[in-house]
Amino acid sequence: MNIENAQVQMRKGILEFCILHIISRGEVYASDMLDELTSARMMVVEGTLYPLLTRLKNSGWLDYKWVESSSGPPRKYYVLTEEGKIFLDAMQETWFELADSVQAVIHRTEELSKGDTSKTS
Amino acid sequence: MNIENAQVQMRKGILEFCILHIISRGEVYASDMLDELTSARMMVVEGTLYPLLTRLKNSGWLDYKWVESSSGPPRKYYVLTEEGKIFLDAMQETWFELADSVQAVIHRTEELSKGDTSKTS
DNA sequence: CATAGTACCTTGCATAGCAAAGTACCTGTG
DNA sequence: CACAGGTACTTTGCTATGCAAGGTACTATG
Repeated sequence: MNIENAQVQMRKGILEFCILHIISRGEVYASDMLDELTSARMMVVEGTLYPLLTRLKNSGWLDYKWVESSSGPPRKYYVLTEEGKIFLDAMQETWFELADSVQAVIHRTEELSKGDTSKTS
Repeated sequence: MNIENAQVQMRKGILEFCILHIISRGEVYASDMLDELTSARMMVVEGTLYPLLTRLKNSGWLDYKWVESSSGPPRKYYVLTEEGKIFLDAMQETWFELADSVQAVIHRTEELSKGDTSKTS
């Protein structure tokens, strides 16, 4: 395992939450999501995104409709279902809790490194 | 897939970072880590922790020594290697970037839901 | 028809969380 | 010594999922 791989691992799981957020704003198709995620430095690729959208659809959190494009093949525009909105809320709460938990761990490390010199063996 | 499963997914990857943080404070053994992570609501179990510690050890970021216990079998006390400290720094930077990225996505959703009523179909 | 561009989908592999079962060490009791 | 109970570390087998790579399909242009 290397550092890059570990950094990728860290992003896993968060991705699903971000995608739901983007879809919650209104109808979007895959390329829209890729653009937004890329500009937020989340680095996603098609091979990740499409299976993920299919999973979310099969779980009942997304729905989509085909819309013809003026330049190219038709696109799948996704929207959140009512269940999906509930799910997104739960995910957002989990995110804030997780961020809190991590912050608590970081904070505790900083606290201990101030007063405690026992680890300078 | 259900909500609980998705919440678990979100925690993945972050765990490794938190464990490195805890070890960075000084010598600890597995039960210490489980206590701290549980109190930070990270919900880890042995079947996750031990293989993870072994991976980190094999990657050269941790080292350990056996210490005899006054009550029970000997314990593996882990410490960060020099490489591990560099790795932890990189992970911490990734964490802050990731938190920023997620915050940006959340923020953008909030912005768009203020001025844009097109999604109230 | 051929080519190029766009968009969606699938296959196969590697990683990693986790439940559950297993191994090993220490102490106390009889 | 035998046995039971507690603690700690390890392994197996299953499953989920990210992702590289390759595939399918539609449209426009000449």
